[in-house]
Amino acid sequence: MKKILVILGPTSTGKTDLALKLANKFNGEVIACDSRQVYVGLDIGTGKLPGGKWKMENGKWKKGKGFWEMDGVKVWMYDVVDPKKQYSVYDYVKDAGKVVREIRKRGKLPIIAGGTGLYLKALLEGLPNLAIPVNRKLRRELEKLSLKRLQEKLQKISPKKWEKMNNYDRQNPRRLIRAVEIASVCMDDINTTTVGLMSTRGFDILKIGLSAPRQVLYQRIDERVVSRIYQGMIEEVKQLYELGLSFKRMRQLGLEYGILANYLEGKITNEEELVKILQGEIHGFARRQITWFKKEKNVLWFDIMDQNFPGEVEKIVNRWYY
RNA sequence: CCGGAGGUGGCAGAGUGGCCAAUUGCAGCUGACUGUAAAUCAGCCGGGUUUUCCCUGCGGAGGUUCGAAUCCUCCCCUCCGGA
Repeated sequence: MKKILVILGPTSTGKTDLALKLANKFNGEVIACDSRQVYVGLDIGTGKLPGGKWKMENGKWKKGKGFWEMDGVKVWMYDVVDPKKQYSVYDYVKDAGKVVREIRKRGKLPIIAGGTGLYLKALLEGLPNLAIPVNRKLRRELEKLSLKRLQEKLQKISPKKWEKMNNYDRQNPRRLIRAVEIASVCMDDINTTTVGLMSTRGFDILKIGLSAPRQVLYQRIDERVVSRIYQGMIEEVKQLYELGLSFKRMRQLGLEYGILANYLEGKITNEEELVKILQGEIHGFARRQITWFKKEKNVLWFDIMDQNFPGEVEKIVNRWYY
């Protein structure tokens, strides 16, 4: 049976750490499932090096072609695209799917680790309508419309689609735009169910979830923010700016990049405030991740506060793998 | 001790007689999410299990008033300036 190991959970629970460890033990390679680590140059802010244990300069890691190698383990899906470019689930499924196949070809265990729920879902299960491409021109037009106009538009061109949307999405311009985009390609709302590029049929997938009590999670996040600043996150962002990454784009990238853009533009004036804002935003992000992952099926959850959890995980993986 | 400013929900900070359980921001909580997902969007946020319902409530104790966070009196506390 073709095996894939998945490690998921909210930010700062140590997914990458665990993935590396298991990769060492079970002859695996890691595939990052993170919508921001795919970008070149977003290193400190996206935590490409795990745990803060390794300083960026200490040589236990290196960048390879299409992967980073840490502790002798290859981690893929880092640095696959220029941050000025828009990357999407579609790209991820395509690129990561290929990486998974290649790892398997080498006879190694693919270990997918990350916190971007949608990407993971798409990679594992596929998404309908994934084949309907982004229509930039149309989006630009639609973005000018008010919420109300967007709603009217969708109701007009595809009442069915509108009916299917829930109340929240009906108030979400971004979702409305995509709905119109889809409707404009297949008027009748045919569900063009393209299974993701990686069919999971025939795969034996083990999902390990990492969790922590809320308070602990927040504390870890808070410490990590401080440590990232210490590691030079602000300089990283400055450098990205000098290389031509606009503040506007940084804001689209969110969290540390968005907030640091505001900081560099002088919208946030002191570092203490900056730290607080960063921490608060990331708490919110972690909450959203938790909400998403709650619905994920067949996950074996582990509380990272449990001293024995790494051993437990290893045992379970061992039983599953051999 | 004198002069001045002030004490509002976890914090910040509005409100200066009824429309106030009290604007707003932050923090917190819940949820949605089928191509921007670290994005985007919705809700809750004094207590009572939901409520157009009840209770407690704007430092404390009294008072004025049909009615007070808002006015008066006394007390307690904080801050600034002068001794």
